[in-house]
Amino acid sequence: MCGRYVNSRSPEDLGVEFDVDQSVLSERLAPDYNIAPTKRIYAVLDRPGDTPERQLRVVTWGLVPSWAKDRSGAAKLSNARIETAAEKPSFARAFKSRRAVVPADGYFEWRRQDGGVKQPFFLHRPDDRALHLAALYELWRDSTREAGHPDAWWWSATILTTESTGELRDIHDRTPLTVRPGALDAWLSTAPSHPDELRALLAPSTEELVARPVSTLVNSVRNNGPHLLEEYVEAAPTLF
DNA sequence: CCAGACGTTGTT
DNA sequence: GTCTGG
DNA sequence: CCAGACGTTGTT
DNA sequence: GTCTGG
Repeated sequence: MCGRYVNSRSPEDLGVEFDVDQSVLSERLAPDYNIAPTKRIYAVLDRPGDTPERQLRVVTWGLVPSWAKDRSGAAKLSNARIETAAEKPSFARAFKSRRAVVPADGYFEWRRQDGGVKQPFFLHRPDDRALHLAALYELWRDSTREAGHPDAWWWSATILTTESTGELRDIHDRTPLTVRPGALDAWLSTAPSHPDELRALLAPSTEELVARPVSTLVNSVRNNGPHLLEEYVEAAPTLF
């Protein structure tokens, strides 16, 4: 699945990479090597209109459906299964017309070893180019804010997952989906299409990734920095 | 009809 | 065990 | 995803 | 908002 990831890229670099028309940034996010659900993240999306506009935005990780009474359940909706997203009440409307891409350097998975020890891995492209994670976004009206207030609307997103493929299945059986090269416009389109056609635009990220073991320092969200990506090999047992 | 839920993951 | 916070 | 809290009272 | 259960 995808419960912790990395983005070190600047909004300027992301604007170029995704050819956005406008960056609508409530804040500038620093490079983050330990992004967890409920944190602020960058998302690329198309806003509907006469001429749809591609935007880079800051949203919160954990989708809040428009009909939610409050946003307390958001942390649970950090992932959505592609197998069911089109039908689930929480995701159906977003899947129809509010698709997005979340840029990532890579993400972390934990493999449970025999004996209960959990070994974290960093999964990334061999060439370290950005992952274009397939996502959905939603807008929730915060009724405690007056209309026109900058925070009157809460923007949130969820990352789509599917079954892992290839050797990386050994680490984890679920993996985030990425938008296939050349499929960005179709994926971000606000026009509804058949779920099967949309699914064909995506690929399991495990198809293009490699993994390296890292330190359990990443387990705590209080830790951050590029050192979390360094390969960590357990010290060889000392013989007496 | 109204009331109430609406999610994923991992683990057992 | 289960929920919340990051 | 993992880590950390999980409670009330009264006093500072 | 939309579906399920009663």
